Amino acid sequence: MTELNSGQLLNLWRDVSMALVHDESPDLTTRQMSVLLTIYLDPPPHTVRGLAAKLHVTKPVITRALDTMGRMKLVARRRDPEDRRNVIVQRTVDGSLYLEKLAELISNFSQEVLK
Amino acid sequence: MTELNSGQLLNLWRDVSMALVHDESPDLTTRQMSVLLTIYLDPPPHTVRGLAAKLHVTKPVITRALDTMGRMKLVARRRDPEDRRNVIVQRTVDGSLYLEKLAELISNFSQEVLK
DNA sequence: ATATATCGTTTCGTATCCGTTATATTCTAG
DNA sequence: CTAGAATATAACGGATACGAAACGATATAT
Repeated sequence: MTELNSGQLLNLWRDVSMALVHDESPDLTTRQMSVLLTIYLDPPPHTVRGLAAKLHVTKPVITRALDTMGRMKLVARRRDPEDRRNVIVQRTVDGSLYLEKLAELISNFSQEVLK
Repeated sequence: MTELNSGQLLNLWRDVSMALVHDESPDLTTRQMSVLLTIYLDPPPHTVRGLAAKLHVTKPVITRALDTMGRMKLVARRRDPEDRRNVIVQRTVDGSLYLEKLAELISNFSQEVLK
């Protein structure tokens, strides 16, 4: 992957977007994708408050994103035993797999776009 | 931009997603983004039927995407004079600008991710 | 202990979106 | 010129998202 120009980058973005649309799982909103990626890329622990602050969105956005992605098994919730007001967001096997596939998708398309 | 690994690609995806969320304009759905990019990256002419076929979605999805993005001035519609059943989708200045900024966004973040 | 602050969720009203199906318009074949 | 096909859109019903505000539960401070 060397030196993708603007056109190639946009092509890449489209290819990946299209792939996400065609995937059987309902596509995540941009907000949800941001939340999911942050949970998996940034070091834990993750709280609702913390995620909302980091992503500059309101707390209900996080709660609802966790609801949706929890149903999809992409993340899990657990109460913080230290401070029971907090919710600790946890990664899951399915979530890791999902992002692994996403990375592979992007990677493959970035190769392809160069041809 | 050389050799982005999986983690870096995902970081890039998150950064751009976050930027899109924070942008004042309401964020497009993944479907809408696919449509918009196809209109600007593939050679014209573009019709509703053609876009639906190319993206493997139903025609109403395209119609509605054009409604929304038309309101946002990102695309324009015009009847095909040759065959008045067809709608020709046209690019706009605002749309070009939007994608130019998106490309720049992706490009900048791809630099940053390497640091 | 009691008031206050913090945290996550719920609720409310609004605005989309999606897929399916039905419809109006336009073209084409016979 | 009329029956049928093709095109885009509208209408319907269900699902979901959003922001703002209100709410319970828990912790903290005085």
